[in-house]
Amino acid sequence: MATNRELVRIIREYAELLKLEEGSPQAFRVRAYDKAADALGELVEPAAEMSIAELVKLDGVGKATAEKIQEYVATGSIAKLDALREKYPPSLVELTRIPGLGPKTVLLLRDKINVNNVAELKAALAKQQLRELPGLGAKSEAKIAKAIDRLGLHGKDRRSPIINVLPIAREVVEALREVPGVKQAEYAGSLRRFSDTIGDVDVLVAASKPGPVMDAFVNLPVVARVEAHGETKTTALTAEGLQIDVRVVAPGEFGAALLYFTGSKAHNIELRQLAIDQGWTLNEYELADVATGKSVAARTENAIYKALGLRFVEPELREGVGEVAAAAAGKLPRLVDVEDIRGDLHVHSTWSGDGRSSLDDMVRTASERGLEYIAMTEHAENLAINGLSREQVTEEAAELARLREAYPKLTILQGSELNIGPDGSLDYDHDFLMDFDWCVASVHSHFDLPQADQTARILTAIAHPAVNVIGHLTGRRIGKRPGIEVDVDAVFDAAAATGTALEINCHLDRLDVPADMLRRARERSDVTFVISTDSHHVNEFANLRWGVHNARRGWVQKKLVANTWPTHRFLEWARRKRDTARVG
DNA sequence: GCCGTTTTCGGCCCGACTGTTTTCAGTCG
Repeated sequence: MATNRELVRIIREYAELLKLEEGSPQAFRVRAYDKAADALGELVEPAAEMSIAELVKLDGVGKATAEKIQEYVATGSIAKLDALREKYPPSLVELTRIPGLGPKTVLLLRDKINVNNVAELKAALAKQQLRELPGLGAKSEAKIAKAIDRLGLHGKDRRSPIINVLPIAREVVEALREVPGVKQAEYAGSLRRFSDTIGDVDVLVAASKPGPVMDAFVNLPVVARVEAHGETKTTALTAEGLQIDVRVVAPGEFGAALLYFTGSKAHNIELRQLAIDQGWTLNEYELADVATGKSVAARTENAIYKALGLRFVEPELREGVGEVAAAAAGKLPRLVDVEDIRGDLHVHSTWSGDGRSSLDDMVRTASERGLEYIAMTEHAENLAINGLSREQVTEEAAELARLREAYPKLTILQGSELNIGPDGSLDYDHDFLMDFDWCVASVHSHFDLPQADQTARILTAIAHPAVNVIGHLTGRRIGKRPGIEVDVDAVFDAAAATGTALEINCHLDRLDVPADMLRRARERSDVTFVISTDSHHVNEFANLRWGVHNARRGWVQKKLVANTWPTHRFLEWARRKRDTARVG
């Protein structure tokens, strides 16, 4: 039975391929399928069990989508989707991820100069062939070349953005847990460490009999092609070309296997060295005494860490960057946890042009999720179409007053997500800004400025007394758009000096501030962070955990995350910067 | 493709900006 998640993935793929077919990402047919996928994503009951009549009652789902859903449920494929896949192979689709290359240009490249993948595009760039094409010039060539380089696209050994991989991995793990005889199933590898991009997915299963697991896996709908099908290990590819390895181990060896396949390689090497120091050996089956051959630990990761004299190291920390020494010294950071979070400080509603849930729904959902405080941060006036005029800000204030009465236990701040201009300037004016309870300032344009200019504009925004936090610092979209180049140490210094926080944005395709940048601040305790969902829909509050994972990967301590603080403490801190400026 | 209805088509959110070209494609939220 196809899950909703699987159907969402299929419909999204269809929409993605339609962009090429229609020649525009904005084509109404593309948007219609995207909207249908949204509707399925928000559905609680299984769409696979619904009739056509029931499906078309969903907002955004019509006859064509409903029939495609039923076709997929009945046959495991959609004829029109298969035809599109044939016409536009993944290597061609990948080209549309490069900023500056839309569907029209990609098809132009294919038809005029026979560019079908990243490798051929690179060759064409080297030969300066793009500038000969209509609508493209030397600047476009330079921009595209730089984007390819910074996105790490190489053609063959490409890695997939975590947002594409995580739903598939969860689908596989959940399905395998249902197989009779399976004791445990987890994904391991860089995905478990919560890396931004994933090479391939490693799934580990504890079961006494591997056969049924292997059979169940190759029959999963997500599996498009089986590369190798052995007794305890199977390798398969999805339709998008993502490799998934499933290994079955004995339940008594699950911990050792999970540890081994979670890595990182550098982390494992350090652990093995510690084992050797004790006269032991550590491999994917067990931690064992070399002399006697007797097993020391194998069933759980924790037992192995304990035997090695270490505290348990959370998967997000296992990068070989000092976590083993810290674990030995008992000096691992007290990382932030999902349960620690009390407020959400970056939330949109339909008042913003791109919001998809009403203000009432967003506030109600925040309350139902047990949040103690939220900041409604609609887009500001400089963002064409999406932003609120001053009059609208005043109108929303009245709505918020009404909601405060309806939800007395929830502290609701009126905020704004301001746009940081190329020179660091912000929306509205000084006095108007000072009247907000909470301001997020974010870069939404001019992603290509040199590093010095990017750093300067961020520092200018930080210096403004009304700016409480810098939103999604780099502006990156993982696998799609490189972030701005910015001197992150200078940003940390300025943030610390002014009492301005840095947001850790929870969207899976942002995860911004990136973990490697966060790690640069791990020795300092003067920088404050907030973990925000940047929700545009009620369902996106649940993205919180992704931001928390990313914060943990960046060694961010709970005590430095302002939205773990109790309401009174948080409010006091949030007011301080404005108040200081007023007095000064 | 979906929706709504004054029901069978017209509207769907779109203005600013860049690069390139002189009318348009792509990008941003």
